[in-house]
Amino acid sequence: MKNNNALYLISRIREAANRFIVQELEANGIKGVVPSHGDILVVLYACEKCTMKELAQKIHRTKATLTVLVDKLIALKLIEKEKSSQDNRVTYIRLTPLGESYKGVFEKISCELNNLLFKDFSEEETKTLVTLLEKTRANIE
Amino acid sequence: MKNNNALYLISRIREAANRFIVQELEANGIKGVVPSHGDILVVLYACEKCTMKELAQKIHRTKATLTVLVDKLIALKLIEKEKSSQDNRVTYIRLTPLGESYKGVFEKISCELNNLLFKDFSEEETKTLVTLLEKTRANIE
DNA sequence: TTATTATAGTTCGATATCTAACTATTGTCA
DNA sequence: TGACAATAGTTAGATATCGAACTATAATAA
Repeated sequence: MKNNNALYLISRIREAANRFIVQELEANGIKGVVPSHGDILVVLYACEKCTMKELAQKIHRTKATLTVLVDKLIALKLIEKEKSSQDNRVTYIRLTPLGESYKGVFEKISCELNNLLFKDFSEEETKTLVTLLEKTRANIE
Repeated sequence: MKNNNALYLISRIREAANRFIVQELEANGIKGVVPSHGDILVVLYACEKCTMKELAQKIHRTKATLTVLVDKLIALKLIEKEKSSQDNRVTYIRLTPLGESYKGVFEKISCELNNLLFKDFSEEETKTLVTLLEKTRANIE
């Protein structure tokens, strides 16, 4: 049961998926955005208004990393900051209209990626894969 | 069939596995080594003598990245460079005795990681997971 | 034989990422 | 109320990573 290469495959899949995302974003005229930025935008498509801390947790990055990523997205005019009026320590992040306008593109790319990854999978196989990955994750996290 | 979270799980598993590796290396007295360095050493445990180009391909990193990683491992006295006598463009990388001495530790950690990831998996489940991951990889790479 | 092309590796500049240290604000409790 | 602890976010320094440009060497072709 030892020495299978599942983890190797997992690394390769993840990297190829990231390449796919970057490539498709560029093909849709979105330059300079990497998957981590996409993660932020996707959170905001579901959440509207989010503190730095919440955002960091949701994309599984540290606050320090998030500061850099957010600065980049602000420079790209896709999101903006807003100080909380209740608590002066807190900063909210929200989409700009430009950021919102890309929602459809992100959904499309996400959908295409899934279609590609599992294109020849039966319902059953997809479900099995997800179940086994969940089990794996529970073992290590 | 859409919108499953397999890719999300894959990212989480990979990151947790990397954390595990770094943590175990430290617990075994190997500091400052990250998984990419480990990949290089593991290649050399199987290969003895390897050019920069071959190494880069085997660990799926660019030559530019490999240059940095190799410099680090040389600083740690785990590997060394050697100019080819046939072709002056070529540099061989090989383990130092210190690097060789860690072979057992790397094997142990790799084994422990697999045992942890798939600890409650049946033979059958492990095989299924690997098969489905291979299929996924073939779809995207 | 010389000019062109190909190949191996490094350097440079940019960026994502982290930890640790820091600032500023808020909360707690004696 | 005032000191200390907790929390939110940023900054600094380090490192992995990449693409592009570069250097040096080897191979090929005219």
